Amino acid sequence: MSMLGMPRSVGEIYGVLYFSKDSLPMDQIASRLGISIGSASQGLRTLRSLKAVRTAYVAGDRRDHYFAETEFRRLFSNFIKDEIMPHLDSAKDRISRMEKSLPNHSSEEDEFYAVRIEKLRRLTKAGGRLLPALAGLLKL
Amino acid sequence: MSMLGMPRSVGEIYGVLYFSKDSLPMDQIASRLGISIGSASQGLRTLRSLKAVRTAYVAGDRRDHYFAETEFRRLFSNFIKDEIMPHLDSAKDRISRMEKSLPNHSSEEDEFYAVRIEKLRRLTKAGGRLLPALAGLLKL
DNA sequence: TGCCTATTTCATTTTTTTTTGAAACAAATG
DNA sequence: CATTTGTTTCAAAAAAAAATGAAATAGGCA
Repeated sequence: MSMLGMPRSVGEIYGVLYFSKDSLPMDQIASRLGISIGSASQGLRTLRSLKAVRTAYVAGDRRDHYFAETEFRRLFSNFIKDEIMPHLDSAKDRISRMEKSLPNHSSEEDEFYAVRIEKLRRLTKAGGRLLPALAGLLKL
Repeated sequence: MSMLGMPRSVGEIYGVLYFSKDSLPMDQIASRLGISIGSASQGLRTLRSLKAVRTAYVAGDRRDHYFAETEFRRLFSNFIKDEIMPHLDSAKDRISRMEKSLPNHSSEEDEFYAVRIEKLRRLTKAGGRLLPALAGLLKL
């Protein structure tokens, strides 16, 4: 998780749920990890937004019960779609703006910048094609 | 860069070099970015270790002159090899240890843990195959 | 509706990370 | 070989990120 820029506690929460047979209410997650319920609440929100955990209804208990999404392929493709692609999209915009701001009296210097900018464009393009396709290759 | 867990300044240094026609000595990088030379020194060490920058010899100047590695495919494959794969390798060890620590009187509960552990093993295996192959797919 | 419990929010505190700046070190030059 | 210049290291300061805990909110249930 920390490789993905998430706080350690988020990884720990996922870990507890991943290895839990039954779904767990927030207060149990918090007490198992020795963290505050505030922290657990925030961590679970993060995990929900990644669709890495979901809630189950448990009869006779009005607490939300959480369980881990364990299909890594799905987690992965969500992550790419929601966390990576938006960055790539905004990068494309920035690259276009760079290109526009280039003076167009083509000197040797301008040419240098044009090439570097083009390289960035190719990178974002390749990323945009490759990353979404990646989840499909992930045969577990 | 911050997506890769690197400090902002490291990204900025790379940025300056990426868009610099000539290679630059450390003090110029630092003054352009308004950071201390200590910070620049550390950032450049990080970038060197990623092979994202290299030094050039400039006649009559004993300062090191830095320039950016601009072949993203190479950067990418270095990053996977040096930063990701070691994590995957240590993950494999941890998974093996988990498996060993499972009580082997196969109850229904043990079975659950065994399946979850196996899923992790598959994930690391797939990652180990897929990630290094990825750089090859990156046709820019 | 009003109460009770679960959850979220958010200002504050704590912890971690990054930057700084000065001292140590290195290395070329006269 | 002493001096000057460039670089690294590292303790301390600053900044950023995360966790806490209490107050606010929500939402079910009688």
